[in-house]
Parts: sequence; structure tokens; C-alpha cells
Amino acid sequence: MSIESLLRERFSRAIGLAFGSEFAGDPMVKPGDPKFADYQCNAAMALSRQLGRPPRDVATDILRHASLTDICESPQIAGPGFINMRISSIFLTRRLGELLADPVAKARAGVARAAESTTVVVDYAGPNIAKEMHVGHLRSSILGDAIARTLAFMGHQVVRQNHVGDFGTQFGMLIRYAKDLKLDTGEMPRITDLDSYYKQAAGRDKSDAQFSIEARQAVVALQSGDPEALRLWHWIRDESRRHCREIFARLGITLSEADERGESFYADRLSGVVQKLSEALPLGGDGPDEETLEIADSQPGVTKAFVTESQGALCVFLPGFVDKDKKPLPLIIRKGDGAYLYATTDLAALRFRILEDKSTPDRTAPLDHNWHADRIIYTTDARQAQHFAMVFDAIRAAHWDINPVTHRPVELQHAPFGSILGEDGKPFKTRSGESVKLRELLDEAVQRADAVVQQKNPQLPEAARRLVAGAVGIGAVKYADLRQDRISDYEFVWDRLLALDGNTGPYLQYTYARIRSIFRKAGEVTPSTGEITLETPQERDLARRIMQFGDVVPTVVTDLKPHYLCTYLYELCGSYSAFYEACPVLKASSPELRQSRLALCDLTAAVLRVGLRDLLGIELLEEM
RNA sequence: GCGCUCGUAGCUCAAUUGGAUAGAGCAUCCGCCUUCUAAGCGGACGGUUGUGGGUUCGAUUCCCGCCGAGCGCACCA
Repeated sequence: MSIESLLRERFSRAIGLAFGSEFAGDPMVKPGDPKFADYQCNAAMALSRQLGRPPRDVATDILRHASLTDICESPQIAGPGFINMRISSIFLTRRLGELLADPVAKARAGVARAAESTTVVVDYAGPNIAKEMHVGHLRSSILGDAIARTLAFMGHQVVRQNHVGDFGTQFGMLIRYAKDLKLDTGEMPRITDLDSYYKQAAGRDKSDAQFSIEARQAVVALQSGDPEALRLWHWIRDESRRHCREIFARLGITLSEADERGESFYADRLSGVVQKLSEALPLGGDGPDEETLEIADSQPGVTKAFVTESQGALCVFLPGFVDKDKKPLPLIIRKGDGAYLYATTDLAALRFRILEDKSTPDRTAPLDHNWHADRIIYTTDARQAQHFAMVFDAIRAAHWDINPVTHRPVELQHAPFGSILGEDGKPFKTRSGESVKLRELLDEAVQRADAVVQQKNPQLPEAARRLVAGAVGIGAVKYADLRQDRISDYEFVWDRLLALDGNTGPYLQYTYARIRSIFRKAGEVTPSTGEITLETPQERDLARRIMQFGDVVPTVVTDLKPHYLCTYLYELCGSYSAFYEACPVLKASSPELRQSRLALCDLTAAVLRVGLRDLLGIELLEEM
């Protein structure tokens, strides 16, 4: 158990003894400002209102009933009622010793498994087929993967899902355009060719009304199993998958083809889903009926979910959603021409993930086990927030969000993120206004990193340099994305993200490389025994920081915010660097001290292995 | 127009969810390499948290009004 949760437990007990168990639930304990405390308990202020007593009195009473002597010496009451604690060195060194001596705990760097293991679906990446992956896919892939990795590490059963766009409207344009091109589908296409076909098709679709109509007809043909359309679809899809595999591998994204269930996977479920939804929700009559949809200004929108046909399309109307004229906004589940669209597919995917089991016919990829998800997370662009809000509400209205095993509502979460902008603050594009291809972006990252490595460490042999450049370049791109709160846009500026100082990927990798260098010189000893002593403020600060790791990791998955972890790792590396400057390790004044400091290095490395490599998916380097 | 998200140091960002004197990096200035990787460390400078109210022991955080930015709002995803 972490120090923080241990303290929380102690305070809960103390509050129960002092004021009764009804006040004892989850008292606030958090790491304090180092100026005042290692940890502080702020429960007294909250309780003072409930008890009608001055907060400092409450704090005094809490302390009178608390048993903390083994953890900290003389806790202090400060300000309005903060209880400040300095963890005793004896306790801190004992905890570090325990971590060091237990190989399992050390490999996890002190991170406990979640009390309850749940099944979590993480839906991320989701590129469109027939297009090269571009910056638009970067954040979803990187953030989603970090979230999936962290959930898995916490002991949850994670189902990664790559919901590729392979059966929608845009595909009709390609099928229609292919007719004009007379493509040879005998040999494998190249992704770059497909990408340009796509652009040309999209251009035609805009300018040529007849083409546009035929493209939409092609979607219907594809979705109803037309063999010619399917043949072309396979031809394009195979190459697109190869391309995605390549990009994911370079980025260290843990998605495999087994995780791929795109729009096409749900194709034969769509009519059934629409049917079932119409049964699950009340029907809104047999016509669009402008009058029933006309809403008084005082209470815009509908009061209750229902399904109805409106202007030829089959729609779900939901409370709380209105358009720009304050009229009810529909969630369209079948278009006027009979084709289905992304809302339908998302509904089908949710049903699949929550309700279906392996007895359900599944011609594409038979399931090896039932999912029955407890939680489903979508990592997509913030612009889709309203779409997911509607889809989730529709699922809830139909009562499809109840897990069939636990009978509890499934936690449906959209983890939205902002856009990647150029230095001018406008969406990141090439000079000619096209979206930046991921392949080229990663090439440039590695190339720029290579130049920096060459300058910083000229004596590094070429093979090693290339390895370092790859890890630094890719790591810098990933870290730049992860370090910032996902909700905000961020500017993609090469010099900023490949900067070697500050909160950047290279800085963290550098810290790890310095630790590894010490161990190489020490002869790769593993300091599993011996006393740890915390002589200097730097050693103490580092020790304290290491012990906080286990409390940080869970917050990443409750809020779906990997930047919490980045901030922590950056601060850990700061503490380590200060320690490194102030405390000679190999030339320590005594063998015991040397051993103790080696142990601190070892534990720091353990945290970086878990945090940087396992959870954020950024490569570590032995030297750089 | 309605809705969502946001506004913090010259610049790029944090702030453990209502906690103490709002923290980092860059930039500027001053120090530290014949000692484990200086891609580093220590220090200085820099703030009316867009703005005006409200809630309370306490507000960057919650509520309301303005100002400004981005995004979304019927058959694209």
C-alpha cells in the first residue's frame, strides 16, 4: 500500500474514533508543498462545517486519535487546519528497502493492481482506409495507446479496438472513381497511389453532382454485398492495413490486426440494430410532423427519446439536443437513400462490446471470449463530443448500457482532445495546404534527432547513433503529445519538442541513460540488500518522489489524462538530477553509502522503465 | 443565435479537482565541468490567473454577467 493510502486509512480511523464512523469516509490526504510537508491531511476544514466546530479544534481532535508515530514524527497543525506531516526517515528507508527486496513490487515500481479488475474497451486510432495516416491520427493513437497500456498495467482486462473507417460514404467515392481509372487489381497497390486516388475522387465528388449521386449509390451497393464493390474494397484494404501496421510499429502503438474491427465488421448488424432500437424506443408517429417537432422557446427540444422518420431519414430524437433554430436535433441512423452511417455503426459497436457473447454469429472474426465491457473509452477529436453525447444517450435510452453479467451501467466515456496546430496557430498543414503525412513527419523527427545526436555526442558510432536518433525522434513526438492536458490544442513546433531541456522526451531519456551509465561502470550490480540511508536533502527528496509513483498512476486512468504521469516523471528526473549533482554514487565516502545511492539509482530506473517505457510507450536508451 | 471547450509570467505549459506565499521550461541576467554523460545543476528577474460580481474559513478551480478565441449545430466521420 502506498504511503498516501496508508495515511488516508489512518486518518479515516482517527476521524471515526473522534467523531463517529459517519464522518470517516475518504479523508483528503495529498502530497504537500515540500516547503511545509511531505503529505498533508485537509479533512479538518471540511469536517468543521459538518460538526459546527472551529477547524483547528477539529484538527487537534483528529490528531489526538490518530496513530502515526511509525510513519511520521510530530505532525503539525498549520493555517486554518492543515495537518502537515514529515515522513520519518526510518519509515521512508524501510519502505524503499521493501520495494528493493521484492522483485515483483520492484518490477511494478510500487504500483498496486486495481482492487477490481474490469473489462475496458479502448477505441482509438481509427484511421480511414485508402488514405495515408496523417497528423489527424497522431493524438488519438498516442493518447489512446497510453491509456490502454496504463489500464492494462493496473490489472484491467483491456480490449483495444481500432475502429477503422472502411465502409462509409467516403468509400463510395473511391468505388465510383475506380470505374474511371480502370485499375489493375491484380497487383498490390501502393498507399501513396491510393492516397492520390482518394484526393482525386474527393475532388470529383465536390465538383460533379452526377458523380456524387453515383458515389452514394456505390455505398449502398457495397453495404449490400455487391461482389465487384467488395473485390475493390479488399484490394484497397489490404494495402491500407499494411501501411497502418508499419506506422503503428514505428510509433510503438500496441494495436494489432486482431484489434481491428472497422465499420465493415458491423455491416451485417446495422439493419438489426436499427430494428431493435425502433423496438426499444417509442415511435414518434409515422411522419416527420413539423408540428410535433416545433418547440416552444421556453423549453426547446424533446422531452423524451423516440425514433421517427423525418425528411426521409430514420432518426432518434433525444432530450437536450437542438439545432441552430432551436429545433430538435436528430441522430440519423439511416439515411434517406437507405445507407447507414457512423452513428449506426457506433451503436452497433456499443451493442457488440456490451451485450454480445460468443454464441452470437460472427462471420468475420469469431470471438474467443465474451467481453461484456464494464467501461468503454473513445479517444477521438473534441469536435465529435456532441456525436458521442448523442450516441451514449441513445444507448442509455434503449437500456443497452446495462452489463448483462454485473447488471451495472457501463461507463461510457469520450476522452476528447484538441487539435494539432502549426506555429501560426492554425491547423497543422503542409505549405501546400495538405495534411501532413505521418510517415513523413516521423522521418523528419528521426532525421532532426539524428542531427542533434551527432552534434551532442560526436563519438557515438553510427549504428548506435541511428538507434538513439530513432528513439529520441519518435519519443519526442509522442511525449510532446502526452505531456499536455489533452483537451487543449497544441502547437507542433520542431524546435520546441526536440528541445533537450525542460519537460521533453529527450530529457527523460537522458536521465535514464545517465543512470545506466553508472551501472555499467559499477559492473551491473543489483543493490538488492543493504541499508538505505538518506543523508542529504537531495537523497530524501528523491526517495519521497519515488514513493509517490504508485499514487500517480491510478489518477491517469480515472481522469484519462496521461499528462499527470508526464509531469510526475519530469519532476522525478529533476529530483534525480539534483541528487546526481550533489551525491557522488560510485565515489561515495563509504561502501555502505555507495550501496545506498546505487539503490536509489536502481529504483529511479525502475520507475522510468514502468512509467516511460511500459505506460507511455516511449523507448529507453542505454546511452545517448 | 444556441451549445461545448478554453483564456494563468514576454513565449510554451502545470497547479493532485475548493487548500497555504499560483509552479516549471524557454527567453534575459549571475554562478558551477582535470570527479559517475553539462542533453545537466544552483540562483536572480518575471503574475491584479481576460474582466465585473457572487458563494465561504479559503476561489486559477464552483455559480452569474460581460470581453475574447477555437470548435460543433440533418443525412461526412
